[in-house]
Amino acid sequence: MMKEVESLLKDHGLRKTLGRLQVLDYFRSRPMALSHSELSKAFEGALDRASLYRMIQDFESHGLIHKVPDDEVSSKYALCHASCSTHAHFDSHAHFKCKSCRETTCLENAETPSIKLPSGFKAESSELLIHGLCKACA
Amino acid sequence: MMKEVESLLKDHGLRKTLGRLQVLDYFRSRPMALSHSELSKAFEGALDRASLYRMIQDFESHGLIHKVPDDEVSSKYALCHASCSTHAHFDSHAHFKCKSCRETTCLENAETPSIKLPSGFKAESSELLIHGLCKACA
DNA sequence: CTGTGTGCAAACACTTTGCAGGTGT
DNA sequence: ACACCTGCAAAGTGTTTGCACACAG
Repeated sequence: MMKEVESLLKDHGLRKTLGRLQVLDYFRSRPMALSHSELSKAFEGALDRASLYRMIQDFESHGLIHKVPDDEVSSKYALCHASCSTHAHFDSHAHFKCKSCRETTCLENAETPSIKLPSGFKAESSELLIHGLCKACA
Repeated sequence: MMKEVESLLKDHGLRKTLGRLQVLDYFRSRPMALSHSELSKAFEGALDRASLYRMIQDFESHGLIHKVPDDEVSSKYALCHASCSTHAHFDSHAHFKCKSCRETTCLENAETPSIKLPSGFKAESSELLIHGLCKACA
C-alpha cells in the first residue's frame, strides 16, 4: 500500500520523503478533493504550512494531483488517475460538489462530453462540475 | 443602455447607486469573467475595496452575476442571463478559459450536457469548463 | 558530495467585519 | 424617517518567498 505511493513519487521524478508519503497516502485514503487547510489540519504540528504549499505545487506540476474547480476561497486538489504523468496531464472527469456539506467528490467514470466551440478556439481539456446534494445530505 | 442596468437593479430589489451602476455597466461592456482585482483596478480610487467585495456578494446573492469556476487565486464573476432572478438562479452554460491570456469567456449558447450520477446524488446545476487557446492566442 | 526538500519567519495578497456617516426611497 | 450603502480601518485567512539547515540519491 505505502509501496504504491513510493513508486508514484519515483515515477514522477520526485524524491521520497516522509512528508510526501504521508500526504499522498492521505489523499489516497479520502475519496474527495482536499484543500490546503484540510491537509494542514490533518498534519497539524507535523508539517509546515509553507512546505505543504510547495508540496502541493510540486505534485501538481509533476502530474500527481490536479486542481479541482471550486467556489470556496481556497483551492482543492485530488489525486490524478494512474495514467497521468508530468507531460501528459489529463483530467477530464467530472466532479460533484455538494451544496450542503461542501465536499467535492470525483466522478471517475464520467467523461465530460465534448461540445462545439466558436471558430478559432482550441480545446485542450475540459471539466464538468455538478452542484447538488450528495448521498449523505439528500 | 444605462437604463437597462438601472432596471436590473430594480428588478432584483437593490437600490440604485452610482457605484453599482458603474460596476454593472463595466460587466456589460466586457464579455469575459472578471475578478475582484480587475474590477478594483478599473475603479481605482473611485471605489473602495470592501464596498466592491460587498457589491459582488450582493449581486451574486440577488442573481445578477454568478461565480465562474476558475483556477486562479481569486474568484471570477460574470453577468447572469436575463432569466436569472434571486430565487431562480441558473447558470448552466459552459465557460472557456484560455491557457495563454487566462481570460475566461462565457459560451452562452452551450448548454452543459447532463450526465448520470451515482445513486443517491441529486444534481441541481452544472457547469462545463473548457481549457485551451482562445482565438486571439491560438 | 550535490541538489533538492524542509522549517521558520516575514512579507504579500485576498477577503471579511465593525462602525460612523451618507444616500436612496 | 428609515433602511440600506459606502468608506475607512482593522483583523482574519490564504499564499508566496528568502534563507539556513537537513536529507536523499
